[in-house]
Amino acid sequence: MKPLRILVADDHDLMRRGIKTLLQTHAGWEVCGEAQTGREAVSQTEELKPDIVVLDISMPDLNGLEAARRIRKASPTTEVLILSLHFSDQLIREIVEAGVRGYIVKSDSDRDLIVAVETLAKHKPFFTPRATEVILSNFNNVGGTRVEVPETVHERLTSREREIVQLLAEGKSSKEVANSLNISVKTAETHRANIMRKLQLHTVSELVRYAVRNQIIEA
Amino acid sequence: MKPLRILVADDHDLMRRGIKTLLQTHAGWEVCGEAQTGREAVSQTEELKPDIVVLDISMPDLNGLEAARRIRKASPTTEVLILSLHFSDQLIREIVEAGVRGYIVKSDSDRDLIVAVETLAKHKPFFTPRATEVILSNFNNVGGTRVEVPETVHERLTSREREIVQLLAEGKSSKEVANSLNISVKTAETHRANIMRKLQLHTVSELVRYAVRNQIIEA
DNA sequence: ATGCATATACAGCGTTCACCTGATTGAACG
DNA sequence: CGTTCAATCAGGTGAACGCTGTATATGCAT
Repeated sequence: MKPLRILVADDHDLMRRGIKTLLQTHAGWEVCGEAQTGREAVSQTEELKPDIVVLDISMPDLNGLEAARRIRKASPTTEVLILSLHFSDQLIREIVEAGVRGYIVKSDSDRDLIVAVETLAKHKPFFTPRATEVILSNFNNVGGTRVEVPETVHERLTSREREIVQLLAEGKSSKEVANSLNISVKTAETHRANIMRKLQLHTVSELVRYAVRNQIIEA
Repeated sequence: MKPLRILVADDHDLMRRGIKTLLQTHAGWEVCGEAQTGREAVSQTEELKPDIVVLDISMPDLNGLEAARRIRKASPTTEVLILSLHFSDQLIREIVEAGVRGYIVKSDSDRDLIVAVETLAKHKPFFTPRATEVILSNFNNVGGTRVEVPETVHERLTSREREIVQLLAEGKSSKEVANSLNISVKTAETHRANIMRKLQLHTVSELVRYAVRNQIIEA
C-alpha cells in the first residue's frame, strides 16, 4: 500500500505546520511538500504529483482559487481541497466551477479535514452541509437563462430588494424604509422577510455585515 | 522540573489543534486546556492557572483583546501571547496597554511561536522586530507632540460595556445578552442604552459598523 | 470618615417594532 | 391561458425598545 501523498499550501506558517502535523498523524498519509504561495503550489504540484493538494484561499502572489484552476487544468487527477477562513457563498460557486471537489472553513473541526481528505482520496467530493446548501440552491438556477457572469447569491435578489437591503443596512427600520419608498410598512416588512430568507440571514447584524462585505455600504 | 502549562484559545478548530500539536512537541510543555471564545479563555485561566495563555484576537462572544485585559487583571503572573491574523499598529498599541507582553501574527514562523513562548516563560516580553518598531515609534511620541489622539470614544466604555458591545454587534438581542451574562433583561437594556448614548449611536446598524471599524467583530 | 462619582444591577410603563400567516394585483413567459 | 414571480398590503402577537427611577458596592478625593 503506497502512502497518500499530500501537498499543503498556506502562507501562514503556523497554520501550515498545524495542518501538516495533523495530517501526518494519520496512518498511510504523507505530506510530500509545502507551499507558501499559489504559484509555489502550482509548480510543486507539477513536480511532485501529489494525490491531494490542500490549498488556503488567501495566499500572496497567486491566490488559492486561481492556483486551483491551474492545478485542475494541468493535473486533472489531482484532487484539491480548498481551505478558507470564512464561509462564502460566492467563493463556493467559483471553486465548484474551477473543478474543486472539497471545501472547508478553518472553523470546521479537524475531523472534517481528515474526513475531507479521506473522501477526496477516493475521488469523491466533500462538502459540509452548509456548503452543499449553497451548491444546491445554485444548481436550481442552472436550468434557466444563465448569464456568463458569475452571480452571487446577491443577484438572486430583485432590484427592489437590493434597494431595500441598503436602506436596512443603513439602519432604517421597516417603517422608515416604507416612508423612503412611499410604500406601506407591511410591504416593507414583506420585502425584508424575503430578503432575510433568500440570504439566509436572521438578524440586522448579519445583514449589515453582509452589506459591508458586499460593498453595499461602508463600515 | 514541572512542565510549562499553556492554555490555547482560538475559535478555529484547525488552528487551535495545530498550535496545540506544535506546542506539545516541545519537551516540558503541556497544553493544559483549550478555549473557543474569549469568555472561555478567561474562566479556564482562573480555573487552570496556566503559565501562559495563547490568545487569538478574533473570537466570538468575547474577543482576545478584552479577554487579555481581564486575564492580566485577574492573574498578573499569567503571561499572555496574542495571535492575530494580520499585522496591525493600532492593535499593538492596545495590547501593550493591556499589559500583554507577546504578539505574533499567524504568518510568522512556527519558530517564532516557540521562541515567544520560551521567552514569556521567563517572564520576558517577546515582540517581532516589526512589532517592536511600532512600540518604539509610539514610545517616542509620548513625550513629544502626540499627533491627534486616535483614541476612540471606545475608551470611555467600561469593560462590561465593551463586552456587551460585542454581543450586540454579533446579533444578540437584549434578551440573549441577558442570558449570556446571567443578568436580567432590564440590566442588559440599561447597558445597551448607556452604550448607545456614550457612542452617540442610534441603531443596531450603526453599532455593527462601529464594531467592524474598531475590529471588535469582523464583517 | 465622609462625601461624591461611577459601575453594575434591576423594574414599571407605554410605544413601537419585528415576525407570522395569510391575500391581491399585474406583468412576463412559454 | 395557466404558471410564476415581483410588488403590494393586512391582522394579530409577542418581543424589543426608550424612558424614568431605584439600589448597592466600590473607589477616590477631600
